[in-house]
Amino acid sequence: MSEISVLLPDGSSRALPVGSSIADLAASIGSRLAKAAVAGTVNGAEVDLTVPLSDGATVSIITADSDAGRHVLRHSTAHVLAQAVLQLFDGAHFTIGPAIEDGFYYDFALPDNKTFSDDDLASIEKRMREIMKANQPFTRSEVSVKEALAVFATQPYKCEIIERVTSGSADGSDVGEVGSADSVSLYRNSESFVDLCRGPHVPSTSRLGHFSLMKVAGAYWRGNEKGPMLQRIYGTAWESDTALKEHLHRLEEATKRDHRRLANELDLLSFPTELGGGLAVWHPKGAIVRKLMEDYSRQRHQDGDYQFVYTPHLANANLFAKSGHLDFYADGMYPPMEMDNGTYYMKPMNCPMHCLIFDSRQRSYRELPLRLFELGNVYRYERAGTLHGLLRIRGFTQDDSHIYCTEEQMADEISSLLDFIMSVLRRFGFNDFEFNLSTRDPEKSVGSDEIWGKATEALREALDRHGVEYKIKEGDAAFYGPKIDIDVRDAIGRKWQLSTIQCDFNLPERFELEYVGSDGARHRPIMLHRALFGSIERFFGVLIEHYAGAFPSWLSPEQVRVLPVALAHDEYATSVVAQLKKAGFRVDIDHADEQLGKRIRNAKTSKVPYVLVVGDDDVAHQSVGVNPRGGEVERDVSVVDFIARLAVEISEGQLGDIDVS
RNA sequence: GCCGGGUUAGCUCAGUGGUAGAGCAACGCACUUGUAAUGCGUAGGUCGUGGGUUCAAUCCCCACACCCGGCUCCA
Repeated sequence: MSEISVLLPDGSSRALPVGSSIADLAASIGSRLAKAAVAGTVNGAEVDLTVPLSDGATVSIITADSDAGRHVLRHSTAHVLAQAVLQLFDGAHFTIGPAIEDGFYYDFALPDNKTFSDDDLASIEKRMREIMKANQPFTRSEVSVKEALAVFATQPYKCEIIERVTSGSADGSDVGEVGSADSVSLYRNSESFVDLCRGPHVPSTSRLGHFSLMKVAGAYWRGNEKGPMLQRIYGTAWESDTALKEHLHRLEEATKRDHRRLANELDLLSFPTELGGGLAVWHPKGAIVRKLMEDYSRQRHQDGDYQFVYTPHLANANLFAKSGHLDFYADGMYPPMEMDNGTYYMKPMNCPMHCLIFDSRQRSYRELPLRLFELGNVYRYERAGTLHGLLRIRGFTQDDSHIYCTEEQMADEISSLLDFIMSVLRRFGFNDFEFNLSTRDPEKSVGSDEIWGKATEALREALDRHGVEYKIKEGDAAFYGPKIDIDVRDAIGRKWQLSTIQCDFNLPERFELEYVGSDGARHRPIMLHRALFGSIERFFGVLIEHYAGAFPSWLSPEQVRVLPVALAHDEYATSVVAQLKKAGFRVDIDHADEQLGKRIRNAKTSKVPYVLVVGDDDVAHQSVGVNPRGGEVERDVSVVDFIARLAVEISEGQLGDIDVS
């Protein structure tokens, strides 16, 4: 047989000479495809382009501009990074270097715990480009464990990986490096550089080059904070210079949206050093937005048959001992205050207090589901290195509710919660949701398997009934029960975890909560913890980034700014302001003591939704010139019309019908 | 908490072993302008805090606080 036949993804088959590789296949189809090909799949398994094909194989070609192709490029670039570092830093040990979203990293241990500087990054990148120019092949081989250990005799981390794989204690990251336990696969670029790897890789280093080293950071070996600290170099790599530039541009755009920067520029809030880390003060403009968020949340909860409660910021330690939080999170709580009559803690959560409200009198099944809601201020001593603007903060406000219900009500309640959450989030411009179901971590949890099983099933049932797709996060649950987390995508496609629904059979047990059923007997309720915003602070931070600081007019601290063209128009401008204020708008005037252009610019950089310019014509016609944020200037709009239009825009933003799907 | 980098005027940032500078903002004066930066002038800083080295420290060293990029953690 001088020919083989392979099956392509479109169902067609193609004849090739015996011994042909995927590269040959690509070339036989077209020169552009051959140029774009970086790897392939044979019968579903990813392989190098150079692998000879067998008769009857199902083959597809992985091109550089696909997710799988970029993954190959990035992983191959990581190998080049490792080679450059080993060449430039005598005695460096290399560990693992996977492809990640948008790029890759590689972890190293330098002799004497040395670290990389920014200058080092520049020289490493230069060396990498030399290696790419040298057109080194990626040559795969499979060797025995013994041979592999000999190859990496001077590389302790590589030996550790090989040994772990062969002893059967490998985890996912190891398999990514090596493959299987029977033999060890290696990729060699040159006499002096070889790395453990499962592959596939590009055929040669010259196929790489659209990359940039981004930053150096510390990282623990195998993610273990008790283990050695390695030096991680992050890079990004793409299929073309255009794609690389676009990525760098996206990063710049994301930086412009940084909520910490915008919160400062727009005078929304600040983190005074004098307060201590992770604690914010809200300035008047930020407070306006916050209040509107809270008002909207309260209105929706009122409509949703929630009952509002208030609880104190402090509690006796006994309460948190009873709830179990002290056992699990004492390190994450502000330190205890010793008082004459006991030990007190700042509250890190509201649930135990809501349980006390439930327990304050006898409850009937007729009251269930009982939904207690509070914008509750909590304090958590987040570790110093973890603080991040509003997204990770030590004092914050949860839009927290605890719902007490019967086992039978649980799935319905969760299901309607999913609707409620999406409906509220849509009002803030989020339309793209992802669901995650987090299951028990046996090491960090309380309660019986039976209870956990029931709770997890209830969440799963609600998700299934809703017909939404969801991912399972194994072992990611809270200590008291499984949860559904809801992620949203923002205006530029970034993912944020916001809402959570947590199922809890344990706190009712610990607090011995009961209700009297229709049968006259006492029963234990089930408790659902849920938050929509998560924390007001965090949600506000995400909103700033989502809107890039340009809040929709219903949320804008300043909705309208009126600019008189000249001093002579000041009186008229003032009357326009008065009319707008009377209509309930948040409006300011910027008097004519600067050039109009300058004042327009100021209003634009403050991201005010509407700038109204008033001059001679407007005085004559009782009109305004409307300059909307991101739109075209419209002259000679009557004040009455403008008020009517803005009123519609704002009321639709606040109260309009909400499309829940 | 760990690794690395940082902290200079309200903001963004230069800079130096001999106690500091720009742009914007603020304030004043002139200009009175029809849609994204008018001109001139004034004022503003014990250079994060506390120690140390030095004749002399904003600069070098140490500690602490806070911030940034990651890691780890996240009820």
